[in-house]
Amino acid sequence: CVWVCVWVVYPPVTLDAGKGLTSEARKAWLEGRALTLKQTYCELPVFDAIIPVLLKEGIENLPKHCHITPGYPLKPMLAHPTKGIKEVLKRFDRTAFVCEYKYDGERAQIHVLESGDVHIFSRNQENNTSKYPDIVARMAEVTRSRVKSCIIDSEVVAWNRLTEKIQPFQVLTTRKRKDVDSSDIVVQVCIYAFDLLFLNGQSLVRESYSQRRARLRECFREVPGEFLLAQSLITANTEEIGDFLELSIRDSCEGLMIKSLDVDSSYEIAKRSHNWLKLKKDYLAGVGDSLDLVVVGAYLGKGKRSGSYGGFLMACYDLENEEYQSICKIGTGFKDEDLEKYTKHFQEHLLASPRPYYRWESSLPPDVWLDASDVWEVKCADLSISPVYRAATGLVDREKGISLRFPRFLRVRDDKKPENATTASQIADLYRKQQQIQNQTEGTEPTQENEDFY
DNA sequence: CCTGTCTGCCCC
DNA sequence: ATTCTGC
DNA sequence: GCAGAATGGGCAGACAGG
Repeated sequence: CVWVCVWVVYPPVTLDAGKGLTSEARKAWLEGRALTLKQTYCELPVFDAIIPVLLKEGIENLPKHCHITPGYPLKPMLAHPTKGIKEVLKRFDRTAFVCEYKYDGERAQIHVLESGDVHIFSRNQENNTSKYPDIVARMAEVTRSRVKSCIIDSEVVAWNRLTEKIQPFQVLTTRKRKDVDSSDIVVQVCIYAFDLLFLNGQSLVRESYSQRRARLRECFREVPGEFLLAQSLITANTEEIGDFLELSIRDSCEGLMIKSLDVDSSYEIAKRSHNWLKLKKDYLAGVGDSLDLVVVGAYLGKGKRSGSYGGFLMACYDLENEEYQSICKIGTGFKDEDLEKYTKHFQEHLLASPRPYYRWESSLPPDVWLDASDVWEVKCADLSISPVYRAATGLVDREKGISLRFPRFLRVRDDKKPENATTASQIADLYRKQQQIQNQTEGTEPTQENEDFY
């Protein structure tokens, strides 16, 4: 980034150190310093900590003073989406890897300090400690005595203590966010740990994943419903990976994470911030929920999309009431070229006001209304009960409609007229099917009394 | 006090 | 989150 | 391959107005 470019040669006197080198060598020298600076920032993303040391000591000495410190969040490892098992095997040709469940919750970097204090950080280095007093209290029980300090990488998932099953992400998000009192927690959580980044004063980020996993297993006690290791499978067999992917979905997960075990498997974000792969069913061509929806409105684009539409309001067709019901907006999946093309195209379909047979939430009107004429194929990861969208209202919930999680544009359906778009009834069916898959793994539904108790 | 709307170095 | 694009 | 920049749903909290 710019920040790195500006400071990589600082302080000025060290510029001389690069003099006398060949241009190739000097380039390598600069890149090495850039990596040092970047890695330092990833391990301690605090400008106020880095800049004074940088000015006084220079880049070479930066790691001596600025390094991973329990109590300060570090940048998390991210994952690249993959389109299928073939792509996974291609990337990990002849190198060992592990498949893990991708839990549908919130990333949590859990720090245990030597004092016993616990700090919890989000994926974006936000301090979530006061959001999870239950986790803070729990760490002492799950940490073996040999652990004096540590940093765990994990996913926090909503957990139903009665059914002993994972709950959807939407349940997790209903938790209070700050200054939570342990006594009024309604939604319980289970921690699914998968990595150990720091242990007893030592950084583990330069160790292999095999080694970090081994340490993780030595250092913590699994407690069902409270603290578990992410479900994992080591295999290079396509069929076994496929089965494991299916199993992960049935167990209420989003799919799999795939991680190298030994080769290039360090947790050095500066070297590769997306060093893991993720495999979700909806990434697979021809698999996952795909809907044919009607374009009924558009939003003016911003930034690089100014001058064309940046997004569109989509609707399904309700056969019963002969109306178009809003279901989601779409703003990704388009080629730049497509977006310009559709912007021009829809100029011929502008409406002065919405059709009387359009149903939408008054607080989310598009910038322009469009005549229902075009059908687009849209893909999503999930269907959700929505506070604002109107699709299939009354079919699944008395008053709320259905929307889509992670919607994206796939292609135009020239062969379909708006009345042949996915219907409200079909959307309700898709939603129910999704719930069924959830329930395959669940026990009996809780009674009302027990719901209240837990 | 209720309700609607808007925001978030938000979460995904 | 997903996706596309310029480098 | 990577980083940056468009864009999605939806929640608790904060805020504004009645």
